[in-house]
Amino acid sequence: MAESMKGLKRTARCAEITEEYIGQKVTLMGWVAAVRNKGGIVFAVLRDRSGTIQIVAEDSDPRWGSLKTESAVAVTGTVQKRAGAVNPNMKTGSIEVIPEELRILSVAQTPPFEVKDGIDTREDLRLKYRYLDLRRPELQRKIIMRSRVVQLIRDFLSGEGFLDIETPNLIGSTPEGARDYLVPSRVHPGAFYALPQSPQLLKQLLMCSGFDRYYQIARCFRDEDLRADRQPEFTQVDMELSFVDQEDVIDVNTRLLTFLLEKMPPVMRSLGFDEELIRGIEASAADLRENGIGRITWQDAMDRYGSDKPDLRFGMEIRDVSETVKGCGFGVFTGALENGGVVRGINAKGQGSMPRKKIDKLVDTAKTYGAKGLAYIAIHEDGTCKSSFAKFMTEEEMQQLIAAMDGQPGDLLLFAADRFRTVCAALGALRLVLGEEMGLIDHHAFRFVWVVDFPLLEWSDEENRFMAMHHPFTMPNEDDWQKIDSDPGAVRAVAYDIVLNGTELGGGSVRIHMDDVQEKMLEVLGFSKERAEEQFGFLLTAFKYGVPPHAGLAYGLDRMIMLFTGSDSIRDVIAFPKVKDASDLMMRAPSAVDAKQLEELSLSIAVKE
RNA sequence: GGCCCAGUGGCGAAGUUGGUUAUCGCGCCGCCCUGUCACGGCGGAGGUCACGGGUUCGAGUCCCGUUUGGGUCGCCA
Repeated sequence: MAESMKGLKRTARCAEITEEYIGQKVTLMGWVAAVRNKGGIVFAVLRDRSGTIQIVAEDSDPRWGSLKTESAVAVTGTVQKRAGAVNPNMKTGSIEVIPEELRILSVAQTPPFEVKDGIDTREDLRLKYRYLDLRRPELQRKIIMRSRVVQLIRDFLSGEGFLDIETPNLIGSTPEGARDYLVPSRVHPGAFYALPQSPQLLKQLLMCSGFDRYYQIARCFRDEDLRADRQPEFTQVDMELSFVDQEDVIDVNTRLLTFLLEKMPPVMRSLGFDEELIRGIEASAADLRENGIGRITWQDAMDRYGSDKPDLRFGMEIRDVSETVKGCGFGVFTGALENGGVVRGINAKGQGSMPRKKIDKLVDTAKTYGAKGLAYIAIHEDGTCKSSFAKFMTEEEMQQLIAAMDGQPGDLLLFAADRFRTVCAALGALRLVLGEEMGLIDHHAFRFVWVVDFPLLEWSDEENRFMAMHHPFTMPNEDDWQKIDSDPGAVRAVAYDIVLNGTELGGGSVRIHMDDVQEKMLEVLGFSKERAEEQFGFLLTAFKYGVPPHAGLAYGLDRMIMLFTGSDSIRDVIAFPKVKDASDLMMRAPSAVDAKQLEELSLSIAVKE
């Protein structure tokens, strides 16, 4: 059935053949993408990772007419100018190969779905046969692009003096933060390694060792629920620098991103990406080259966009109307204010005639983010209003509120009154929903922003204590540090995120290098001396031997590639992704293991009901 | 853990207020076709309607449960 390729050597990939090859003999190897048997003449399409080329078999091997698609074959033949019509949609559309020899290296069964672009096959089936799905050109180019981008990142960072240093994947567990994946130790019964959530502590130690500028394309593991942009294992572009401050990190990373955006378009073009997407990247590259990347403080981002990862592709900013409605007759507003909350709104321009049903859906959206409801004013074209709360307010109060929101005839004003965080979450989410529905988002635009001045701490109702917003080694803002006891929540951190189109691409911080500040920080976080010593002792000790001031940043590579390739999910840019419940549909992992393996690990299983 | 969406030949879909033999496109198989490229023509095979239970004279359709995926909230220092 399967034939040997003995004596044959591939001379080029399919789509690398150009008109310059006309008259030359080539040997191509790839997969049968299509067979069009016209009777006396057979047109076959051969595909490999470069693309496709047409083979025209006439008075040749009779097997050409009955080739099974997706079979792996080798073809030796001569390149010629097309005898028939040129196909302008094909890179090799002006040439074809007249075969002399066909070797069927491996016959394919009929695949469970058609291996071509534009299919709408359920993702679970595609994931079960991921190796076939990955043959499809649209996935091939994404995976290839990922490799190219990684290479560009390495080129840039290497040129900037960064060293690529690997850190271990079997490390100690630190319960702070995300859940760890644990690996049992055979030689230490009852003891476990953890897989790293990030190389954070190790890269800080590398700074202590003097490696100055480090980077790593690091696999990270977090045992948390999945999302379209979250996988249990994912890849970070991780970096750390010594003797630097925030400005140095932002500078080198702004240049890195500019470099990527400038270098990507020709690569993407040769891989056949959507031209509009490429133009968007080119426009963004020009913008970054000229203007750099803008900045917004965390507070500003929350106030104006209701999010610490604002999507700047459109406006519709949130406005605070707490002052305006103070003392009005609407109890929901005044009640929220009395409890220390805020009243804020967004103006959906031109949506004043939105049907009640749609408004109700917006209310439901707000509720999923913890808001108890949503108040609205629909301003009709004739200037009259329909409002859910007009009866509680005087006409004058209504007019003041509308004026505060810059409400014009035809607008829809939506208000949330609650705690600051809840109002931000609800209006931030509504803004995104409305921006999408109203067609305000340019899907080919790339809008970067640095979000700076994050809070150092975040109150956790669940833990009933302050938690580190970034991590416990984040440098507090010097100007705020004296408030660490009186008003810990008001202390800002020297932490920053890079945000693209409403997605957090990466984040980092300046790290604490003074042991007194670090000790105080751990104390505020509720670590006893003993527990701090137990978990981070090696780091705290290292800091006693001459730690340099250092800072760093880590990108989510998968998300970056997702956005750059115009994908909706990081599953599209990961060769073998896992599904929502963190299992692998192809390998059927995770799975039970032999009793013998468990015994070696001194483990027994007690499944909870 | 909560909420929402989906599951109908290999793939994608249609299937009306519950009513005859479950329809269409792609793919697959056979025959024909010497310039096709979303090839075309003729013919054919292929279905536990995700699974289990219930309501009913009768269920792809209604109800309950389960399951497999997707989205999302919580979670993700």
